Amino acid sequence: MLAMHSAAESKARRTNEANSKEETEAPFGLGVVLRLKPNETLFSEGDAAASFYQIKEGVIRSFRMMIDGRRQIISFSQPGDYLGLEWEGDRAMTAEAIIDTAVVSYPRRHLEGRATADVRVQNRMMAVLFGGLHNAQEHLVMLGRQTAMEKLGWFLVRLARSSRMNNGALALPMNRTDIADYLGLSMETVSRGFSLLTREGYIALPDAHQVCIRNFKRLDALARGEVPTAH
Amino acid sequence: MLAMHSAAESKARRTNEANSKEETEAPFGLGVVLRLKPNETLFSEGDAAASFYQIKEGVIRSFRMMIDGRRQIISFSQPGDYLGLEWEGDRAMTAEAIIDTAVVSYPRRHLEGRATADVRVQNRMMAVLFGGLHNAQEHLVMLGRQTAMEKLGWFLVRLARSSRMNNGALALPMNRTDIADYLGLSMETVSRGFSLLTREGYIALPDAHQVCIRNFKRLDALARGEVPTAH
DNA sequence: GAATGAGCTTGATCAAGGTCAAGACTAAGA
DNA sequence: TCTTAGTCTTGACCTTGATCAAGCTCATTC
Repeated sequence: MLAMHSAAESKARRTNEANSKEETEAPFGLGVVLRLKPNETLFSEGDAAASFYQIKEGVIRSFRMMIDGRRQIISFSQPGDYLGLEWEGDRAMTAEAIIDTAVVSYPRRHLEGRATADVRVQNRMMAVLFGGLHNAQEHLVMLGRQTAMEKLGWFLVRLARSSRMNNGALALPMNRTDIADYLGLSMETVSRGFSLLTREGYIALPDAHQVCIRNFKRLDALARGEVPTAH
Repeated sequence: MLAMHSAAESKARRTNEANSKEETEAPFGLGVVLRLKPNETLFSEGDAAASFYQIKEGVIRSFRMMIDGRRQIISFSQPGDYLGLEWEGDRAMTAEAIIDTAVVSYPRRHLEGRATADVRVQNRMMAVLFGGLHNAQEHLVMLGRQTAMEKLGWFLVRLARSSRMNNGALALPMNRTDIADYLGLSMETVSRGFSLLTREGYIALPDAHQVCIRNFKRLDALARGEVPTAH
């Protein structure tokens, strides 16, 4: 639910990793580690929300589905991100692992009691919530007002900002359908878009699950809607 | 920024209005009332965020703009809703009055100090933030995966749930362009859609700024994507 | 190493919704 | 009452991206 994707948030996350005992384990107490295989479900829409999670390793997709199967992915959560925070009531979405994933699970009430008492927990919680909101707002602009090519640029720029590079290449763990459902496009349009970006020299695709960004500046301009002739 | 639109949130808002001294004035201290004329700006993208607001009367549109003028409206805020809450840094969007509007303005630091101390303020704040997130998530699904007619249904259902009826009719204070920029459509598509909904008996439009919902159930089914032949 | 199948790419076609343009309606003011 | 300007509606046409349909690639299994 509350993935951190913006530049500011991913900075916070890195800080957090640096002194992991201080920040990651302390504020919400001790949690239980869960391991998930690809496509395994962490929780489903409608479940009672008894826990929340922090990703240790891997990637999770969180989404909502319409009765006829149309799916909107709300976030891809990466190591350090929190998800599954609910105020009251049931889960509003489903969360599934994309690759082998490890999460730390905390009981929800574990947080409620501490949040009241500890200012640091409170601030941490606020930062996560505000980060989630900020994120969602950027997502809204993208979905509502960007063209297919701009959406792809936006996606890749975010990915670049939120993940570490692996000798010049970014991992693309999610498949084309996941990307499509995140960006409000069809799978085919995503595929065609990647091909075009490759042809135009924005990126290179060593294989389907790896991207090299060849011209970040131009890609960023595309993402911001500053490239009028983006086919 | 943090409009309440869901059924749950608008219930909270009504409760709040019922005992206004207890809930509205107490939790964030005393604020200053600001009055805005139609199209007047409350704050702009990039401004330093020194205050946050609660709507007393009227309607505010909050939006983000792209460099070339494309606009995405993030929320329409109604009486009781909070907006302009930022964690740190500058405003991420612009807020303008749609009609004559009165807001109560609170200094941001006024909240920070109290939030730490007072559990009720803290809970209130959390409820607002979680409400905003929940809202944004529904907005994402709508923008990413619904057809034009479904979007209009979704909009009208929300409107019906969040506003009081005025002898059988709902006020539609925002113009067609505002609705379009909220739903990720063009003005013309909104207009055509309203005409079609009228012809098909879902709604009636006494005038351009008033709607009567003729068949709520069918409209709700449309909004949920359960009407396959929605032209 | 052939067979299978899942995911990805590409092409051809189609339709939803955008764009451009002309009118209609309404409210405000002269 | 007539004018003017802004908003809304409607029509005609066009573009973007979806859909349908083959192939292709690569990994897995026999």
